Amino acid sequence: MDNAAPQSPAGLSTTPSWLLNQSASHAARLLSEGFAAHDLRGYHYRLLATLAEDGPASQADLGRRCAIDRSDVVAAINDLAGRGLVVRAPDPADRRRNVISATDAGADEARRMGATLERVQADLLAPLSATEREQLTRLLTRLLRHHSRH
Amino acid sequence: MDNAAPQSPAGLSTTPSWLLNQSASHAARLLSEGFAAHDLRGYHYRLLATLAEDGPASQADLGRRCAIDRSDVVAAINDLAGRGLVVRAPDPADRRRNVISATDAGADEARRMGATLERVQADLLAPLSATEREQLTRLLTRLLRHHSRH
DNA sequence: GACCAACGTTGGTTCCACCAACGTACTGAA
DNA sequence: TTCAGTACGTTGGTGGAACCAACGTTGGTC
Repeated sequence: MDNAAPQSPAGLSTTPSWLLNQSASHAARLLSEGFAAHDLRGYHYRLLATLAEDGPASQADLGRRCAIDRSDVVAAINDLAGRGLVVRAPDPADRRRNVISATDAGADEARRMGATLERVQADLLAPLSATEREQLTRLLTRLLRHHSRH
Repeated sequence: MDNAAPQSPAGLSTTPSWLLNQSASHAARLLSEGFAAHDLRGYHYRLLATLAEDGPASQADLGRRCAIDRSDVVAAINDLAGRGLVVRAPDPADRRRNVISATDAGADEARRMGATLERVQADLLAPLSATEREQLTRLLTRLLRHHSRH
């Protein structure tokens, strides 16, 4: 990744898992570069965006929705709370839970990061036409849906 | 990833970079589980397969072809050499270089891991028809090719 | 009231990707 | 031919992402 690939590994380059890996790796790099301007990382965005869109939720619930381990949610929410982007409050209805809510600043940051995400998205999909993008989205969605339940 | 996803994050679930990330993550998990039976990891397979298919190469060259940093190639080749799957020899034509070659045992292992890879591949792409698999491969290849030179 | 499940939290581990710096060796231009 | 620049292998880091085990607390159930 430190320079242009001269050629791909012979048989590997047609392997879907290789292509997926490389594409995702590339996307992650672009995304991480973009998010760096906000001094936040992928986990933070997933959580913040989910909170901003779907409203307050418990940490366990956030973890399930964002596909982030409970223990990692703790750390990420700590970061976000430390910046005042999010508030952690005990759930009066269930004293095991914390209710996490995005603050106004958090919602703003979510919007800004969303814009960054869109820009990166456009960058990533530049070589594909609109219908091709939709094709890709559809295929990957099918893949995920098949594997994510059972 | 530790249980079935109840629902995906609202707006995120249509984002190509999210889909790519999740799909690749899933593929990587399957692959890593498969490779664990060989007591080897992704880096090892990339290198071993490239050596077995394309013949001996220098470490820097391997790194470029497999998209692995030079410093990580060192460690992985150390592992492989320690198991007798690969041989490291000084290049008489350029004393900076090492020529890495797969041993017979290495070629065997590459074949076995290749079989594991195919199995995982089939598993991963189970929900897709043959033409859809080809579509996906084509789209991802286009994506990579566009981003990998300049 | 006992049992099991879920929650938040702590403190790990592994893999992957990447970077800086060093000494050695090659290469090309002055 | 010397010298600057580059490539190579190697060491020793960094950080993010994903994951796991265990604990005390709390809720629901039998």
